[in-house]
Amino acid sequence: MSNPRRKSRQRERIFEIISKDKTHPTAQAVYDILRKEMPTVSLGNVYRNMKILAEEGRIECRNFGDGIERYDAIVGLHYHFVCEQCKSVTDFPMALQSDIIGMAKKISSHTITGHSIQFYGICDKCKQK
Amino acid sequence: MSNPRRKSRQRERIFEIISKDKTHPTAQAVYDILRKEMPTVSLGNVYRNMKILAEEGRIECRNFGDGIERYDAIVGLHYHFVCEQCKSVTDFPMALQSDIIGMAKKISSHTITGHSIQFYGICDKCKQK
DNA sequence: TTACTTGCAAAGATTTTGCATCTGT
DNA sequence: ACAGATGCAAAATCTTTGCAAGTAA
Repeated sequence: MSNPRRKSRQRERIFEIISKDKTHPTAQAVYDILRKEMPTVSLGNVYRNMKILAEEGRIECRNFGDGIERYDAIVGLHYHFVCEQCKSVTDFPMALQSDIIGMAKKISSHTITGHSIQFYGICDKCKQK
Repeated sequence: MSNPRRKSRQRERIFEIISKDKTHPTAQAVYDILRKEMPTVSLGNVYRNMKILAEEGRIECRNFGDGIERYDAIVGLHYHFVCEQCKSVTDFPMALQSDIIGMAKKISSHTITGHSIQFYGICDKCKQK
């Protein structure tokens, strides 16, 4: 049995960092930021807390193809753009394609509960170079 | 400078396995199959060859959220279904959503060259249990 | 006090790489 | 013979875990 979670300054701060960060940071990136203000934090514990936050449904864990887990605050379903040059991941401001889910449910016998869309290409920053 | 690639029975066989396998196998899965007929193959070399095949554009490397790279023969753009229970990945028979790319190009200043869509849920097999 | 949290280090898991040997051309 | 391909083992990366000490309630 697990008791209700205790409040932890570290975990709350991790949640804040992920919420405010628009780059969908990796555990390492969160650790680098956190370490500046809490020099004794351990990377292992950042992983642990990010997993807990994901279990609690406060953040989401995603993977955009480079084999490294990234985290995203929950702000409703949205899509992503992945730059193939600098590997950055940003939100993509396209409206929810709800018709796609409907279409998918019609043509498949699997139970479909969600979907995700990614766009790939070269981001503005990389184009300038 | 790199010379033209030599033919390698192992690499060709790996390509064949990935082409015929509908489960989008991981390197380990390909290795397990290959080892039965070529007992001396090394996992490291399977990784090496899959990377080469991907560089040559003969297969594609994908990641469906569990942190393990999976490989897919190139058979044109198509979408995928990921079972959240058994983690299997199967092709999803939905027609290409070309209007999505057009829409995406209109609303973003990034250069968009591709997209991918995944559906999530519970597959038929898992539902039977 | 009790049980969750943390830091640290060790262990796991996946993937890459160095090197000597083998092999296709 | 030459340069790519292979097997092996070691290393590199990313992530998880055990444990003793710390801390919120």
